[in-house]
Amino acid sequence: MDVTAIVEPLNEPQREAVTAPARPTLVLAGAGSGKTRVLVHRIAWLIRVEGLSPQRLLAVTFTNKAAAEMRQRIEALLEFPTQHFWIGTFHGLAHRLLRIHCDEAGLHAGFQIMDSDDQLRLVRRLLKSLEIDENERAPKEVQWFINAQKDDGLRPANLDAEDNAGRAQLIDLYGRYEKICADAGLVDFGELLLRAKELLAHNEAIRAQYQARFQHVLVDEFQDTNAIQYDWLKLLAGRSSTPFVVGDDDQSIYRWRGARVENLQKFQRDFPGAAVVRLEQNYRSTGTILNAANAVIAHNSERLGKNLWTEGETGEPIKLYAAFNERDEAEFVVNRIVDFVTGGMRRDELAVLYRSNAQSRVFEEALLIAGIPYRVYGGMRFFERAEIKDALAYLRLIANRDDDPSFERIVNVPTRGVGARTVEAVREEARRAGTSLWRAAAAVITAERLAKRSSNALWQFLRLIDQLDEATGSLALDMQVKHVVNASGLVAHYGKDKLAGESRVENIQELISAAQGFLADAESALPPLIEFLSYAVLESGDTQAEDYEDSVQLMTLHSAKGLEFPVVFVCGLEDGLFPHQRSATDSAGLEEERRLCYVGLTRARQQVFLTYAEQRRLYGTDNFGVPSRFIREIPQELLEEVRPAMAVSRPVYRRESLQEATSSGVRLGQRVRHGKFGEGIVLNAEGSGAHARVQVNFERAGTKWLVLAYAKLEVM
DNA sequence: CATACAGACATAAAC
DNA sequence: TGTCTGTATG
Repeated sequence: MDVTAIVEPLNEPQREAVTAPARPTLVLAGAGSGKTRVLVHRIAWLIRVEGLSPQRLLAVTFTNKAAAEMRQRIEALLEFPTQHFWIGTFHGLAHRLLRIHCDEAGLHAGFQIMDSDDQLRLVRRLLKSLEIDENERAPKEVQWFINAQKDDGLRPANLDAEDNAGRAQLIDLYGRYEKICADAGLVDFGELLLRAKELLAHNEAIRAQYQARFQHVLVDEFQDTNAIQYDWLKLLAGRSSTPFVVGDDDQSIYRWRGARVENLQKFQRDFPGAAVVRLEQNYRSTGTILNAANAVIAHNSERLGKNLWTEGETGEPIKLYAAFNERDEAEFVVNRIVDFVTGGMRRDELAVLYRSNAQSRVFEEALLIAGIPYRVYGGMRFFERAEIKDALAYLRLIANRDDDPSFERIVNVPTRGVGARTVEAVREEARRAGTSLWRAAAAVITAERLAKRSSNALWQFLRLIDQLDEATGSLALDMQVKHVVNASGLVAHYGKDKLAGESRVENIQELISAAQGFLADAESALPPLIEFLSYAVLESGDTQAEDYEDSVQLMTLHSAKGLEFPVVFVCGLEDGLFPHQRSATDSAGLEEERRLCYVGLTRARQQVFLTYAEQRRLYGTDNFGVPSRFIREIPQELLEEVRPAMAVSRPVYRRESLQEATSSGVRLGQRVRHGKFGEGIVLNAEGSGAHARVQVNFERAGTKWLVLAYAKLEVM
C-alpha cells in the first residue's frame, strides 16, 4: 500500500501530527478540524510507514461508539482487520487488564461489573442495614462521594475526616461499601479504573511488561480525562512509550463528571518537549457560524487559545427568534422544519438541541401534531431495562452465588412468595454470620426459623438457581440465556404486563439474540457467560434501535457533542436555563456553559437557529426569561432577528440588560419591602425604564409581578 | 401482592 | 407540571 492515501488527504497541521516523530504529542483539535481523521491516519502511518506491529499500540476513547468508529475507519484505510488491536474505552481496556491479571489485582476470577444503578441499590441497602435514614443521608450523595474519591484515586485509608462528623460517616460508608463489593466479587466503573491504575503502580513487573509492549499510546477526547485516567496513561506510557493525545479545551463540558481540562496543561509539564499541533481549519461550518462560535468562546479566560477558520462560504446569518413562550418556540422550530423538509432536506439533517431533557416534551408534542417523525436521544438504554437487568441477575447469580445485589433483585421476581419479612430474615442472618445472602438463605431454612410457607418459597428459589445452573452448564451461551429466561418464569411474568408486555418480551428475545451474536474472546479462559455479563454492563446498548425512518433529531447539547447536522436549532437561550442556574454561580461553571454553547454552534454545517422564550412554563409555574448572555456575545452583524408578523417588542440585542433594568437598586435575590405585601425576595426582572417590572416572592402574599415605577419597593 | 394515591423532586451522562 | 418512589389499601 502506498503512503499517499495516508498523507495525501491531510492539510499541513494534520500531516504534521500524523507524521510526527516518536515523541509525546499534543494535538489541539478544534471542532470539525478532523480530529478522528488525524487519529486514524496516525495509526495507519505508524503501522504502514513506521512498521509498528499493531500489538504495540494502544488507542483509548471514552465511548464504545467512538472506538467502533475508529476501528472501522482504520480497517477502511488499511484494508486490514483490527480485532486484535488494543482499541477501546478506558473502562473496557482497564477491564481487560484486570481480567488478565485478576490475581495480582486482588480480584475474584469471575468478578462482575456493576453499573451505576446496581451501585445505587447497593448503597441503599448498606444505609438501610446501618439504619441510617435516607432523608438524613441521601444514597445518591454517598454514591457521588464514593465515585468522586475513586475518580481522584483515593481509598478510604487515604481520606481524613477533618474533624467533620458528616465526612467521617461518608468515609466509613465508603469503607463498608468496598467490603461488600469485595465479598460479592463486584467492581463498579470507578473501581475498574482505579484498580487498573493501582495494578500498574504497585506491580513493577506488570508495569514494565506493558510499558515495553505499548510503544504508542493514543488518547481521544483528552480534555475529558479524569485524574486516574491521566495517571493511568502516564504509568502506561512510562519512559519508553510515546503518548499521542488529541483534545480540545474549548469542548470540555464534563467537569461535573470528574473531567480535568487541566490535564492538557499537565501533559505539557509532565512530558517536557512535547510537540503541540493546533488544528484550526474547520471543514464543517460556514464562516458565519465559526465567527459566532469564536466570538462566544473568546469570552472565556481559561483557554489555551485557538481560532477556527474555513475556506468555505460565509453562509446565512444566524437566525434568532424571540418566542412568546415555550409553545410558540416549538411552533416556530417545527414550522422551520416543515420549510426545510418541503425544500427537500432530509429530516435527520435537522437537529433540535436544548440544555435539559425536560425541554424535549414541548417539541415532541409539536412534532407529533405536525406529523413529523422524530427521535429523542437519551433515556433508558437496552441493558438498563428492568426485564433485561432481571434476566442478567439470574445469569449472574448462576455464575456467582455470592452476588448479593443480584440475589436481592430476583429472589421474588417473578413473585414466588418470598416476601419482605423473609428477605429481612435472610439479611439478618447474613449480617450475623458475615456471609452472603445465598448462604444465609440456606442457613435460615436449615434452622427452621421461618414459617413453613415462606421457608418453602425460599427453598424453591435456591433450588431453581441450582437447577438452572445444572441444566445450562454445558449449553451454548444463547441456549443458556434462553433456558434461563423461560424456566425462571421471567418471560411469562413480563408477558402478563398489559401495557408493555409485548415490548418487554421482545426485549428479552433480543437479549437471546445478543447472546447468540456475542463472540467471546477466544484467548480467554473464562466461561463465555462471564464475559457476556461484563460486556452487557460495559456496552449498555443504544438508547433506541436504529431509526426505521428518517426523523428529526432531538437531544441535549451534551449528547450532541461529536455530531454534526446541516441545520441546528439551539433552543431555550434564557439566563437560568442556558446558562443553567446551577452552573452560573461561579466563573468556572459559567465558562463550561459557554463551552457548551460553543459545542452547540459548531454542530451546524450550514445554518443555526437560536430561540428563546420570553415566558416559559417550568415545573408548573411561569417564568419570565431574560435572553441568555450568550446571545449578546455573538456579534450583531452575524445575527438576524426573525420576528412574527404581529410583533411589537424590541429587538433583543437592543434590550437593556438585566442590570440596567433594575438600576433602581433592586437586584435578583435582593430583599425588598412593599407597603401592602410586606417583605420578599426579587426573583425575576424584565423591561426597563417606566416599564421595568420585577417578580417578588413575598413571605406572606406569595409571588407577584410589580411595576417598579409604581410599587415603591424599599430595598432592605 | 397488585393497584392507587400522595408526596418529593426536577442539569448534563459515558462506562 | 409530569414523573417517579414509597406506602396504604383491598
